Amino acid sequence: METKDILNNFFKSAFSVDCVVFGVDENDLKILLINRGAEPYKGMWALPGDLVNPDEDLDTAARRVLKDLTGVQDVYLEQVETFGRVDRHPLGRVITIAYYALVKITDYKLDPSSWAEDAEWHSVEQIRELAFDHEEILKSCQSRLRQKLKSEPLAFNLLPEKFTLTELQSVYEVVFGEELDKRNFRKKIMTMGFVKDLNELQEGVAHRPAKLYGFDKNGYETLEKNVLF
Amino acid sequence: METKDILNNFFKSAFSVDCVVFGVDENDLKILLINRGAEPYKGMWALPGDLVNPDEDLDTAARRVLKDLTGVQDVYLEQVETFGRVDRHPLGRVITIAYYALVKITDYKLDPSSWAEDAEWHSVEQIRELAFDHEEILKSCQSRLRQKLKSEPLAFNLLPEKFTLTELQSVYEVVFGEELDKRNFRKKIMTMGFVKDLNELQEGVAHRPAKLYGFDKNGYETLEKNVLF
DNA sequence: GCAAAAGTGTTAGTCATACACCCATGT
DNA sequence: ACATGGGTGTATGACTAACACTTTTGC
Repeated sequence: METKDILNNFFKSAFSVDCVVFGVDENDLKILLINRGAEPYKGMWALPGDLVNPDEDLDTAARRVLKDLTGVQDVYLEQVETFGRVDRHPLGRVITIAYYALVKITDYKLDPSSWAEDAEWHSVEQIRELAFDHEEILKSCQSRLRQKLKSEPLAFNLLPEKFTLTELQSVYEVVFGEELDKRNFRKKIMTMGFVKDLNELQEGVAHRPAKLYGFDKNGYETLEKNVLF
Repeated sequence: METKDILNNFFKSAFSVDCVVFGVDENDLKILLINRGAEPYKGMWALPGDLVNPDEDLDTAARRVLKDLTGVQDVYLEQVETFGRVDRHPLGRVITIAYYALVKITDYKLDPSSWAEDAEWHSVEQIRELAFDHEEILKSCQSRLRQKLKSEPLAFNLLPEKFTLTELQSVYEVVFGEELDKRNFRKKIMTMGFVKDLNELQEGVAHRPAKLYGFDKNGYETLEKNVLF
């Protein structure tokens, strides 16, 4: 669709969704960015996003964007904040509803065909300038993720089905940006009861293999909210 | 403006803001509702809200709504969530950005001329049916208020400039919906350091007068976030 | 003097923190 | 045998929770 058509179809006012897709890779918090192929902000990195269709719910639009622009499906998705500065979009009045998604980066990292060609993982640490007000959106989503991770066991959405406790710890460290004590971390996780020992071991590592754990949904249901980390 | 004009001017799509205005009155959490004078949902109670003008920021629109519909000004205001179900508005596609505001109910309660005539305080407990999806919006805002009050000293926005510790405690009890221990509450408040003793006493009460306290901004700035209650 | 709310400390239990060494595997 | 990360327990201090009586005022 041409810019002019977009203007005719959607403006005076329109709304879009933008998604911050988080993945944890080793010791890095990363997000998916799209290299913009069209004006405005052509050539700059931007969050995956699109205008919401008139007959489309907001969450549905966010999932469509994820699927179409990044190939990401069936992920944890949460609405965060709506950005509506009058001048935030150079072509007219567009407010945007920001979402963040949590993906198992291992599912996507090794198979480039699984997502759109111009989507790329970037370390949050190293991101400097983004299109529109997307830096602000990123900050907001990052802050919300931190907050949520303190009160709900979302870390599983960032890990493969089977994971080691060290990997789990690393998720928390990367998101909070601080190191945690290994023994204390394990004690805490064990008392919370939302991981289960799978009685399996890592294979092919050049050191003592770690036990593998899975997410225990039952343990989760019975959790007291709001006091994990 | 006639409904037909609204349709022509704003639709295909439009966005509105809706405000949950909280006040604490004795032992009740209340909000301001407007009795709708026009279709749709004529005669039902609704949150104060309005369409956002094309040249208006979202927060600005929310403050305008507060001022025009309820007379409320200079209050704490926070964006919460955006509701966008395709069929949420009977006249077309309208998404709404929900805000909550905290007001000192004593400033407004006793002077009916200070707010719009069809605005009325209702106990949250007793609210049954609201226009549109406003019940859902209320739930969301209430939950956000609870969460925020646990990590930031917002209670002052619900109290007069000078307040007693019992009044402060009552704010927390009303918002959390549970009773708190008086001695433990006072200990906690005192260690947090965001109230200051004004060296004044209550007057005209039929019992031992309580000391009056005020909000100490300096104490607040230096507070560690995220672990108050 | 009675009613009503204000104000005040101690104790026991739980939770958070700090910290160092041996173990199992691959090369 | 060595390098690498896996796995484990204890002691101390901090915080939380439970609990009851005396004080000051108005009537």
